[in-house]
Amino acid sequence: MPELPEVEIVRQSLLKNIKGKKINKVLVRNRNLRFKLETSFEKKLKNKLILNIKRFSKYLIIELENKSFCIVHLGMSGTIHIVENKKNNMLTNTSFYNSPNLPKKHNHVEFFFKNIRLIYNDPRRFGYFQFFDDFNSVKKKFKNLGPEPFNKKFNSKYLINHFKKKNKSIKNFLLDQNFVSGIGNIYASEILYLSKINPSLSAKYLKKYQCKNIVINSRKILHNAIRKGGSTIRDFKNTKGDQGNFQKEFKVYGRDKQNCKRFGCSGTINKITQSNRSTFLCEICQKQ
DNA sequence: AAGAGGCCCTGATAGC
DNA sequence: TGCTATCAGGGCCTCT
Repeated sequence: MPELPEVEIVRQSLLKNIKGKKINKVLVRNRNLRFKLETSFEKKLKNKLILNIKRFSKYLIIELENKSFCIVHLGMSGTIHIVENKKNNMLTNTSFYNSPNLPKKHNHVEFFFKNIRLIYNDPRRFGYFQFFDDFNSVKKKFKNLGPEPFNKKFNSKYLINHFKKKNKSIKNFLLDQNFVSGIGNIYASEILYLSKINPSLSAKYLKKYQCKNIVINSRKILHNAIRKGGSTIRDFKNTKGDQGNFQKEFKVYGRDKQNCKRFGCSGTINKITQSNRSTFLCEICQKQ
């Protein structure tokens, strides 16, 4: 589900709700995630103060006291829910389970704070938590990931260099987290549409001005998506259970057989498959 | 060795 | 109604 903008929305809300708070209790209901939760997970987080919540790419980085870190990846279907109760002690209160937006199934992990419970839900179990004792181990985990689109390292020169002699299509490059990290299947289609570039084109054929457009439009689309609270296709929700709004602005994603939105273009949106993932494009606007 | 595809998993939806 | 098939926003791993 979540690409960089959706993870950023979650981060902002965690910052507001749990920064500076102490984890009173960790309750694991189901350890089966992409990586099985270690049995010592609860013990490692219990009574730790949350100093900050950062994000790199699609990863949340929860900074804990004593220079330890908890990485969270939401996979395809991971959501974080925050339930507040000012009157009752969350450690004993169970009435919050009746909150209308709170899912009943697949609540894997719960964190208890004073007056707040944080619940991690993940039906498809592609998400995971990982605990690290020091920042070096975190850096090591991320060492192969490419820069985020917002990073100044992600520029046309970088693109040209990377694309040399490569047969891989530009769409697959945008999905390759070791090349650029944070872009997923939705925003890849949107970026290439805005850049008027055919997703199937081998990246090595891209001209410098096209690379510049990809850089500019990647930033533009991701920024806009963050501003609109992310995109909700099926199950993305922010921590309060609200949907995002950027899906209303999609130009191509999910618009198979509908009219191209570009002014003066008579084309229709096509859905094609690249490396087993769907891509949406207008064959007329995106001839090359 | 780059790049495509399978696979992990559940749920929603479509078609019969 | 109830089956079966197909498809999902990610990314690791294997195979060619």
